[in-house]
Amino acid sequence: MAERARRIPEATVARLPVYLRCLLELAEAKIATISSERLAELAGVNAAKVRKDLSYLGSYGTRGVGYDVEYLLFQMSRELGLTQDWPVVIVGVGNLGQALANYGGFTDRGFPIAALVDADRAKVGQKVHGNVVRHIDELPAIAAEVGIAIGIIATPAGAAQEVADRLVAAGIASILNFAPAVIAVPPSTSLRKVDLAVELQILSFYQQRRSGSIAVGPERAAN
Amino acid sequence: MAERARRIPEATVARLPVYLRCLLELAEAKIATISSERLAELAGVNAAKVRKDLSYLGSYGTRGVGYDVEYLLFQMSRELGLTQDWPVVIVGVGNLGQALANYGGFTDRGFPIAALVDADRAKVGQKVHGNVVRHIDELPAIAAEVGIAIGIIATPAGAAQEVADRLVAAGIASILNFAPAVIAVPPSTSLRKVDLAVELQILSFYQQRRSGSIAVGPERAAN
DNA sequence: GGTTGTGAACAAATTCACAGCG
DNA sequence: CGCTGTGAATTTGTTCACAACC
Repeated sequence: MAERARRIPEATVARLPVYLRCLLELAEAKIATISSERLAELAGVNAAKVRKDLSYLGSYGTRGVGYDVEYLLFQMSRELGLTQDWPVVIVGVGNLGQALANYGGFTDRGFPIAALVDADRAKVGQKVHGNVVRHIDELPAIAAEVGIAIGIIATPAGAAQEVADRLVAAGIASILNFAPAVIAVPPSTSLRKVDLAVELQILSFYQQRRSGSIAVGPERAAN
Repeated sequence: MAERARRIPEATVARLPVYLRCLLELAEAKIATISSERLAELAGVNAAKVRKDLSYLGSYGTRGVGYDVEYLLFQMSRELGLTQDWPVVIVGVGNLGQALANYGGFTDRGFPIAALVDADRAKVGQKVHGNVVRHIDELPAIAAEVGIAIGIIATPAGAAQEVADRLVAAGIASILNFAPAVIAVPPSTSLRKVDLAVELQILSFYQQRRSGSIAVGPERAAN
């Protein structure tokens, strides 16, 4: 069968990392084979969705049996680009930036923190989790030097757009924005955002519906 | 007309907080009126979407003019349940939990941190940003005492499901999960998640596509 | 004139249901 | 028989385009 021109839907891409984590757990538990039904349970979705999602990667299952955990792990890692490291720069060494830097989980998972930068010269030279904080003006040099793939914005909202511009200018094509601000990037740049206040306010909406007036709508839970 | 069978779509609910923030900025800048076009620009979406989204709240605009910033702010705050405080408990006082506790932005925005709890008795009694850490066994008492609305899980993955169960058991109906784990909750509980590793892996996927992987076909991914 | 509010058209995502294969 | 892979049906979300209204 010829290779297809696989365009993987965005919604599917967003779920692959979840499947990946489940598969890692299964592999660790020495489970060799998994059905879509069981994987769906672990991932908190339904089985048809799992099968559709996995089918975008290729036909890696065996009818009547399920998916080989190790093989699927390999294919999925490859698809997600996790067979190589993607060095990360964290911009903004405040509370959040430091917490992110101290959180070990990055480096282990293929996202080594290659640099920390801040605009505040008082913070430059400080050491956080083994990384010396450098000034943001050095960004282009740092990016070129270590081949930064991903920039994490952990600054106050007011600085976020300018930081994004500087990341883009430094040739960094993937940005994860923690600042509570909408930022614009060119279409060639990937942008994801994590917004605390937004999440809490969404919860607030449903909380109110629930505790508020009469008839409450059905509600979604599981991931 | 008899008021409404307004079922606000999930996708819209997720955008309302973004509009809200834009409106707050406009109000601060003493701008009295805003068109859907301009608001769309600020929110990073398109104008038709803004109008559709706002129309679920009611007909609060004026044709030929736009939306009154203050009035829309009020209506939206009400809809989002932000006219009251929703006390929050943070479970897990590690790096992330502490960073969240120290991050001032919560309390100001109507989500006061009413309690910090941890399973580690060595941490109990510690003070973080003015809050004394209490033991997680006290959760039911704390929840009842201060009327906790939202639980934030900032524990390691392994503990997340048990913590979720305990939050639910304590009557907390909204959960924000930072742990890198899928958790199940009853359908009456609202669950949102923030997953660092997932976000990075999504970026990795597109990054890899962009850096033109050698394999498969002469195909260019659009953005 | 300008801008909203909304049906209708379109697109994306989800779910169903079952043929096809091990 | 059991489970995958996938067309078809359905649901959800987005965008268009324009009548209605200020």
